[in-house]
Amino acid sequence: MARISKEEKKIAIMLQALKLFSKEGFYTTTIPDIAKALGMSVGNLYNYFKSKDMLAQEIIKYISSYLGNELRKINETNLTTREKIHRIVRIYFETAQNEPEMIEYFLRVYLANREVFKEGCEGMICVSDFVTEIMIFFEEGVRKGDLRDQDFFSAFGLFMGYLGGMVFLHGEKVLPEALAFYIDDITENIYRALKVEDKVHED
Amino acid sequence: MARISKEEKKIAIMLQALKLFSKEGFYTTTIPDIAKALGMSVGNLYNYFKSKDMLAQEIIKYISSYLGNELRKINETNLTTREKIHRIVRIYFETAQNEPEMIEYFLRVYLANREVFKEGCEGMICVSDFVTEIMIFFEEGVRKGDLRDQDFFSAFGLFMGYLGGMVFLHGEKVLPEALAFYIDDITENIYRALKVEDKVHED
Amino acid sequence: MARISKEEKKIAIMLQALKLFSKEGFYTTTIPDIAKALGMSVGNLYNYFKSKDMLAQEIIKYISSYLGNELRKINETNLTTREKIHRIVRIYFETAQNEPEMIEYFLRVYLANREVFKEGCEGMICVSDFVTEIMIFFEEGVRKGDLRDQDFFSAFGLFMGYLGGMVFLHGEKVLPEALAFYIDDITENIYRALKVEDKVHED
Amino acid sequence: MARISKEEKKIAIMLQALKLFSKEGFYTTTIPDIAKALGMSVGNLYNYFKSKDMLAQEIIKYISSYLGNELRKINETNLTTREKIHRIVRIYFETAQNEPEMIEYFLRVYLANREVFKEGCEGMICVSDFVTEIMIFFEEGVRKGDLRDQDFFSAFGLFMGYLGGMVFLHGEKVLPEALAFYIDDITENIYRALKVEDKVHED
DNA sequence: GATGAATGAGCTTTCATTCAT
DNA sequence: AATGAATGAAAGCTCATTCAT
Repeated sequence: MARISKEEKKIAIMLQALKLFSKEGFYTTTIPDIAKALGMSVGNLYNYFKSKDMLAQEIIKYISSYLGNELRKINETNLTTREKIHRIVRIYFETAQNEPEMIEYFLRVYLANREVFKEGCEGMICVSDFVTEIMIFFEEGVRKGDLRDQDFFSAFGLFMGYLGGMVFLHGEKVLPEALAFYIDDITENIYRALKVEDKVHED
Repeated sequence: MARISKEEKKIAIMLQALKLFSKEGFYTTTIPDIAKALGMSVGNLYNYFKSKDMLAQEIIKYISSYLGNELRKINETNLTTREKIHRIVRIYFETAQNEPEMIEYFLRVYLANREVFKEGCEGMICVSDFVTEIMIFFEEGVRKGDLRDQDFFSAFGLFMGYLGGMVFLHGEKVLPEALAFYIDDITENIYRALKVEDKVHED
Repeated sequence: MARISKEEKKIAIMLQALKLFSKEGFYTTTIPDIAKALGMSVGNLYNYFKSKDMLAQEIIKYISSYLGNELRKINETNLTTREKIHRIVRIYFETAQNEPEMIEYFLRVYLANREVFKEGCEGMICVSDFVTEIMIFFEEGVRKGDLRDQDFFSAFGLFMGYLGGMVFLHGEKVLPEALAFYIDDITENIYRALKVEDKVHED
Repeated sequence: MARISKEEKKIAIMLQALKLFSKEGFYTTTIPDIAKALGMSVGNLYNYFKSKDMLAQEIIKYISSYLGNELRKINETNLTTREKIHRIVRIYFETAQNEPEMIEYFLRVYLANREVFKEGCEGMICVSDFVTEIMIFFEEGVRKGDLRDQDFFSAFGLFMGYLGGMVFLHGEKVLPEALAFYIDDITENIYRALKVEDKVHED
């Protein structure tokens, strides 16, 4: 018997839609597609989400919350800044490898189809859980004297653009190696980019 | 007199479509929208491009060729590697600032709607002009002993992901400053990430 | 109450489309035409048939089944071969007179627009119910010693070509008399053409 | 240099259109298709025929004239009625085998798409050359005492329906043999159907 | 005679959403 | 909660025909 709660069903719908949106694209996935994949009726789906756009918005919030939570765990450790970067890169790539739909959704649905998120996700409010944790990581690195105190967005853009770019290349099957292969190189590159000056001279 | 050639008209169509696709999205821009913006008939548009997808593909080739050409000019100078990075970042951001549709198209149409480019733009063949120049820049930096000889994609992902990420944030109106403001910071970050080890110690 | 079942509605659509296709032609009848004649929406029509071609194919199967059934009744009687021919000619002409759309559809839609039936009605599979009964009639006539044992297609072509030709002339309003007028002549002609040699001399 | 006359060019266009219409269907063949196949421009084609429908009508007249001429030659011989039937069947099947487009056009374009010929080919005026010769053949057969004096259309329908039906089956690749194989059988069937009673008893 | 770019109405098909049951 | 038939606006695309050159 064990009835499924309305909240659980919402999540089940979101996960299925996430899978389809990220794989087939937002506009090329239809509501009937989603309903059929879930074995439920179109009409009933509308009992849970009042439009296709709203469904898309709830999904990005869900992803942001999920990833933010992973980052929070890292932020709460006592690891060095460099090790934290390593962990973040790893968590991001592992997610991209094992549950590619999350990162793909972020890159290909959320970032690309702004009209869908225009009303309801203004600014970064639908991804704030995630951004906040990156911000915390960065500020702590600065406070501990490990990272240069530069403009947050210069650092954030580096971090997320870099990781996003790699996952994109991976999705394009353009990378000759698995994502895991690049973790060390990328950690190194990010760390070098953000860390405080080396004590001695500099070109 | 001075009639417009068929090739010139094709380009005029591409530029208009580029504008609309990048601003409104590929699926939310209709062929009638494009035709109306050009003051021409829907049917005639199909005398120039045999489908909406083909139009989209020709546009990305056009952009890649345009940006590749700008990069080639930089590659052909005698500037130092660091100065070249600075120029590349600047050219990219200037383009994003002055002709934002090109970069937006790249990020939001080409990267996001893979189904549109699946047949005809396999791999990176529709953006090869651009990628090739980045590759040339990188390899020359390595050859001159300025850049570490790491995996090309680790470097490419950093470069393009970073710049793309910043432009995205700019497009989201999330950046507190104009793009130009970040040029120096970003040049610095990229250079630090890619350059060879400092002669002395290093963590 | 007494709701109409989905299957019944499919048939209602087919009958209406049959009427329009046969009267106005396949390409000159539009889906909106059919929907309007049925008082339903265009979109809903596509809930029953997934394309215009599929609709056309289901109609020919329906006709073949209907006519095949009529022929089966004749084949199951104990009438003489000659009487059977008479009945078949009569049933065909009566159908052409009272429900002309069926025969017209056969002649003008199915036989003429092969591209529509190319995929899905290969060979004669969409008209097999009908062809099978003609075959049965012919083979029994041979077995009983009434008809010459000639190539099936020579006989089939005579039968169907003749009847089709007459209905065509009738449709063209070229015949000075009603179809019924010709039943006896035609029966006689067919019978003479197919029956076994007369016992005595021969031209 | 030998310039081509306007009339010759009209015929060249008709022959090419005939080929395409009969093979691809009237509605599925476009004017640009025809122009391209002829290596001429769309606009120029309209200098020869003022509409697609008019082109189609001129073609059927051309075919009717061509076939009528063949029949006239047969009618002018001194052959027996039976031999004439044999010749007519043969000429028809040979045409269907060697220049299938003519017969196919007759069956699939002219007979099927009445709306195209409604205005301009009322009744049988566009095929009168051909029909007239059949009529002459039949009346002479009657006059010579070879054929029963039955309604003309009963005889005409048999003749043309039968031959048309066989060619159709041939076009469908349903016939196990080449058309020539059936000439004798069919001649026999037609002759038996139409000839005067055998002197002695009868069924 | 010849060209082919241009028109624009109209086609088939799709799909988010609603609502009677 | 659940169903899925029904809606209808709108999409991409086609094509007979025209006309300036």
